[in-house]
Parts: sequence; C-alpha cells; structure tokens
Amino acid sequence: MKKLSDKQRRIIRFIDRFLSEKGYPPSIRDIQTGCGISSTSVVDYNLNILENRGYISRRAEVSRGIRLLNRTPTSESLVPVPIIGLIAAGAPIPVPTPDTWDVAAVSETMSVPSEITRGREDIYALRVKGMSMVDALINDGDIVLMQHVNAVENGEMAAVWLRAEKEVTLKKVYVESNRIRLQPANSQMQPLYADLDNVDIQGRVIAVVRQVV
Amino acid sequence: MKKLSDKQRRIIRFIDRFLSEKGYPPSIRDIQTGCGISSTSVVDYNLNILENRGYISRRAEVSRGIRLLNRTPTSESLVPVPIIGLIAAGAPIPVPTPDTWDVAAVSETMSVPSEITRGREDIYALRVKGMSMVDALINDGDIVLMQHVNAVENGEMAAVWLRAEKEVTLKKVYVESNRIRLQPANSQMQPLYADLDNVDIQGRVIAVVRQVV
DNA sequence: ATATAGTTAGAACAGGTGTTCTTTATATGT
DNA sequence: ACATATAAAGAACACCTGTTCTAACTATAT
Repeated sequence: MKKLSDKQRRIIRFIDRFLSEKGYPPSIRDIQTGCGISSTSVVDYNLNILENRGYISRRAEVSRGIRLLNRTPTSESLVPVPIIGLIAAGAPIPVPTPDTWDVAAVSETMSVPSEITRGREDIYALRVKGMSMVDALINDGDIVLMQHVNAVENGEMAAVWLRAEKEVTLKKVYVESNRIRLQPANSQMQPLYADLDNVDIQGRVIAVVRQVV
Repeated sequence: MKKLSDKQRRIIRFIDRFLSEKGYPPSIRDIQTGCGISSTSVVDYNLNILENRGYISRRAEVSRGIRLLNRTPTSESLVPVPIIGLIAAGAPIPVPTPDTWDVAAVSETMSVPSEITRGREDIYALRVKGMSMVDALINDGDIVLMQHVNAVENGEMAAVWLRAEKEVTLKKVYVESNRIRLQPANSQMQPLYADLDNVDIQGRVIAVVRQVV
C-alpha cells in the first residue's frame, strides 16, 4: 500500500484535532482553510483516497459526515475496574463479592482499555505488596488484573494458593497426570511441582500494569 | 433547577445514540424525525433549553454543531499511542520521528488511559523482544511505554544505551560524582556502574503493560 | 517527445441545515 | 375568569456544504 502524502497526513491530523476540540467533525471547507488547501475539490479528492484506504469513512450528502476509522471504533472504551485489595505472600487474595464488584462502592478504581478486558465483565484488580512475586516478573506496587475463575486452562497464568505453604503465588499452571506443574513467568527459573489437593486456583491473571512515573 | 421534560430527555438520549453510532452529531432534522417531533423549530426551542441548562453546547450557524456536555469530562479518556518498534538487546531502541508520532501513519497502535500518560504528548510504545530485560522484571512480549527525553531525573527508569557493550537496558539511573549507577528494577540484584560517556539516555520509561491472556 | 496516471484549480449547482417569524395551543398562577 | 409564561406548528429564508464538471498542471514511465 502506498504511503499517504504529506497533505493527506495533514488532513487526518486536522480532522483529529478538530474533532477533539469542537466535538463535531469538520466540513470540507473547514479542512480546506485549516490545511491551507486551494480548492474544495482537492479536499474531496484526498478524502476519497483516505476513505478508500480505510483511514476515514464518509456519509455521502451528509454535512460533516466524516468519521475517523481505526481509532476508537466505539467498541474501544474505558472500563472501570475496582481495586479490591492487595496480593502478598502469606495471605490468600481477597475474594471478590457482589459488593466489591460494584465500582461505585469501592474506594479505589482504575480504568483500563476494553482492549485488555475484551468484554469480560468479572474483572478486578489487586495491588502487589512486597517482593514475593519477583519470580513472576512482578514488582512491588504493580497492579494485577484478575478474572474470578476457579479453574484455568493448561498454560494460563493463575493466582495459586498453596495450602501447605500458606502462600499465594502467580504461576503458569499445567496439570500433569497426578500433580500440578507451576511454571514461573521467568522461563529461566525452574518449575515447582505441587500435589493436586494442595493448590487452590483463586483467579486468572489477565494483565499486569506497572506505572513507573 | 427544573427537571427536563420527557421530550428533552429523549432528545439527549437520541443525540448520544446517534453520535456513538455514526460518529458525527445529528442535524436538527435528524433529531426531528428521530424523536418524532413535528417541527424543526420545536427541536430548536428545546435544544436552546438544553444548552441553557448545560446539557449540550451548540455552535450557532454550524451544521451539526452540537456536542454533549458533562459526559467524559475530558479528564478521563483513551489516548492512542503508536507502537513504533521493538526493544531488544544488541540494538538501540528506535528513535521516534515526526512520522512515527503520527498515529495515523503507524501500522500498530494501542490505547492507554490518560490516567497513565497524564497529558504527556510525546509518548510511544515498544514491544519487548527476547528475555534480556528480565532483570528489569520485563518479559518477552511486554509493552513498554516510553517518553522521548534525553535526560532524566535521578532515580527515574530509563532506556540506557551502553556504547561499549552495544546494549540497551532498562534501569533506574543515578548520577554519582563521576559515574552513573544503574539500578535494576529488581532490588534484590546488584547495581551496575558505568562511565559517564558510556551511556546514552534514550528515553524515559512511563509504564509497563503485560497482557497475559 | 508522447502517453498516462495522479493531482490541482475554479466555478457552479442542488439540496441540507440553522434560523426566524407568526400564529396557535397548552399549562400555570392569581 | 384572566393574565402570563411555556410549548408547539408551519412556513420561509439565507447560508452552509457536499458534489460535480471542466480544464489545467505535474510527475513518471515508455
């Protein structure tokens, strides 16, 4: 696919700016003056190219009927996720309740793009306390996005409660004949083997977010 | 403040639906037929009321110049970030250019909450290739959000290019008298010391995102 | 040079669109 | 009942705006 011309890139950027500043799309003549183009037909010409290449969509005969594609196609939005507690060694992770699901009832929330939650609704977040998860490449202060399930597919990362050790750990879970292999995210480290009835799956790890600054 | 009439609430809901479905605001006549209203002047009349009460804002004489207020107070929104390349051992990270800043010109983008970018504009993303960053608690496939700067404050995490070793590494940077201390994110690991003119600051790390499933 | 595709210019048309005016209807308060 | 404010109807106007047409101008390749 051919690259966009300088003018076409300028038009897209202008539409974007105009849209977020004013809240409605620009008319062709807005684009004309805003990008210093000599004729409306030139704008029309380049808009058609942009439409054919999938950058915008236009509604014929509709004034300001331009929309930017590929960018927030409405399906993309912010999903509020409740931060319901801590994840730390020595204590099982908090179990989400109908109450803590409620974004309004929880003191702390974060917003994540729906890209990440992908429509899954039963998602909550935990703040990591301490360095006990470094073998999972998770640092003190990181936020772990969890989904409340009590079984996971082989190879998925889960919050695992080890009954005997009284520890919660984040590992990839593989069920093998009569034991469970817990594989650290850091593939250079050795796996851990646990008895079937020594492990409780407490949730599935969806994502890890570390805000540095 | 008086309550909105049934018709006015219907109008607002219609504008909202129309906007998210089509990507551009409705015309007065769109609202008229969409809400089953008998005259454009009635729509105009009610829109003026809605504007006076702060529900919408209108641009006089501008077709479809309606915007919904009070919704997404601009404080929280999704910011598109271009993913401009890879970060891997043995090669410096790609330098963002005016071209790669342009979200429209880049093949891959991700959306992050403005919570994370906090208004900073010159932010880009890199995908981590390989396991060379495990000492920074960063895994193969993670995405690193960067800000293009060539100097950082003491203690900030930066992408550091080591000239002699021909390696890029992510470390907390501390300038000490005549050398630079590079502290791994994993505080259980030992710091590295480097000569002042052996290091290039290539960018500041804003956040790390690891999507597991 | 010649041909071809890509791009630009200017003008004009037809319909969309916000606005305004007058008249009538409905509600609200005294 | 009366006065007043609020709401609605319908029509008409003037400008906005997408579209289209023709002509000219580049650039590139043959």
